[in-house]
Amino acid sequence: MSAAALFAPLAPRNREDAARPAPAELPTMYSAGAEIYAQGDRADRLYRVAFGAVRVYRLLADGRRQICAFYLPGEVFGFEVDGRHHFFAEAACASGIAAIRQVSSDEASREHLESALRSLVRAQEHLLVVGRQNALERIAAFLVDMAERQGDLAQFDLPMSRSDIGDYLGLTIETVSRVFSKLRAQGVIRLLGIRSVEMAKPGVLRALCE
Amino acid sequence: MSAAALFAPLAPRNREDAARPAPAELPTMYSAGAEIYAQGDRADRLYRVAFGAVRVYRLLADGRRQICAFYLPGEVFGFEVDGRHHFFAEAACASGIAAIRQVSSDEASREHLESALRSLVRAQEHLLVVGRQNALERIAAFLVDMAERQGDLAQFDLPMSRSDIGDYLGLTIETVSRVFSKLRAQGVIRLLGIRSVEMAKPGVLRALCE
DNA sequence: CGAACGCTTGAGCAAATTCAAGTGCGGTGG
DNA sequence: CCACCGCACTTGAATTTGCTCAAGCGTTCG
Repeated sequence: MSAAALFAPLAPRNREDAARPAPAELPTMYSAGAEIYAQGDRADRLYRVAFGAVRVYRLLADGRRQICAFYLPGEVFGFEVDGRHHFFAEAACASGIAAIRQVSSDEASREHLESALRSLVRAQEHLLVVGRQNALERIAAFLVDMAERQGDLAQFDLPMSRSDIGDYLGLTIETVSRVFSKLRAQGVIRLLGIRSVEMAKPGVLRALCE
Repeated sequence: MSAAALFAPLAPRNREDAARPAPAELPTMYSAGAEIYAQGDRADRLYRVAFGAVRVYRLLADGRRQICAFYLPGEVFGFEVDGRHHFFAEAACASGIAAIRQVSSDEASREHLESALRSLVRAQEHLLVVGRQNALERIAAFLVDMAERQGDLAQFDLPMSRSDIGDYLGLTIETVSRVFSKLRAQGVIRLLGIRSVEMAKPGVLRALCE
């Protein structure tokens, strides 16, 4: 986050600026909320998160939003069908993102297939969380997932707002906040900062996900 | 469904029987509820639905179930990561399913990548329905999707039980039933049979999905 | 210092679930 | 052929979970 702050003034204001410099694997800086691509955009490349976090989402006509996935450092996103993006992608916080030219080498395309399939499994697993778990279980699953994807340490960051978490889990920000408070009151988690969490009782959290 | 009834006595009782005959593209018969593969199974092939319908799902420890996807005739499923299935697949009704040997020809693998990406888009779109729409909107979205995938005719089949629909949409069977009744009472749909629907006012249904 | 924003907390409310009957249909057996 | 049984579905009433609306808090930034 401090690195992000350093780079922030250089961040592109919008997608046009960002689309320009794509020399293979050099990360481009995006400030929090900056658009990476929009639904309907032509798609000709994949992206890899260098640092920060990306939210991929979809909207209903009245503004309701569902975040389908977060992508964290090292992860690849931006798959499309029929050459068009079907979702929006934005930086969830100040982030560095490298464009990957679509190469047709066997090795690279197999790697991309792997990434796409991993996203598919993740999305379908997430469907179970959103479709069948209650608020407490959803938050627990989210925290466990975030921890595992950041090296499975007891302490880790939440590189997104409560509103993003709500829209990812199909909850309101109020419910997210209440569940965080409840878990903190029970000593299951500690909030070191508003976006920094320590899992005090990982066993309890994991049990909640079943 | 009548064809299904004819074949039903030949259907395999379980996965072992079904796994046997896989000469390229000849469909194997599965009776309603028959398992195609289980979570954790080794995966070495894809499947294409010839007729009927397949449900792909996941379970929580206490038995709660989330159906991640239905696959209808012509559609391909069975993608895996790390050579293992991460979900269960069963016939939702009497069905014919052809195994596809994993071929490494460029053309075939690109086709499979396409199928996998289409599943990914579908799963992420479904996340929006389950995470952010109410019961009425979910059923409407489901009906519109089913109609479109069966040729977009006014009249079409629901090749699965209310319980399957509920577990797909993250609702109870009671809520599914109530919403069907409400739509019928409002003249938006007609129920020709318990599993046969006619969209009387497609515009209303589509508007509900936004 | 004040405004804005993101987050938290509380109270009342609404939507969907749970629990409980009841209905209808297909299949089986008398 | 008809009665009965089982199962899937429907309907109703009470309950609960999470949402809406509203106010308050704390930090950041101008």
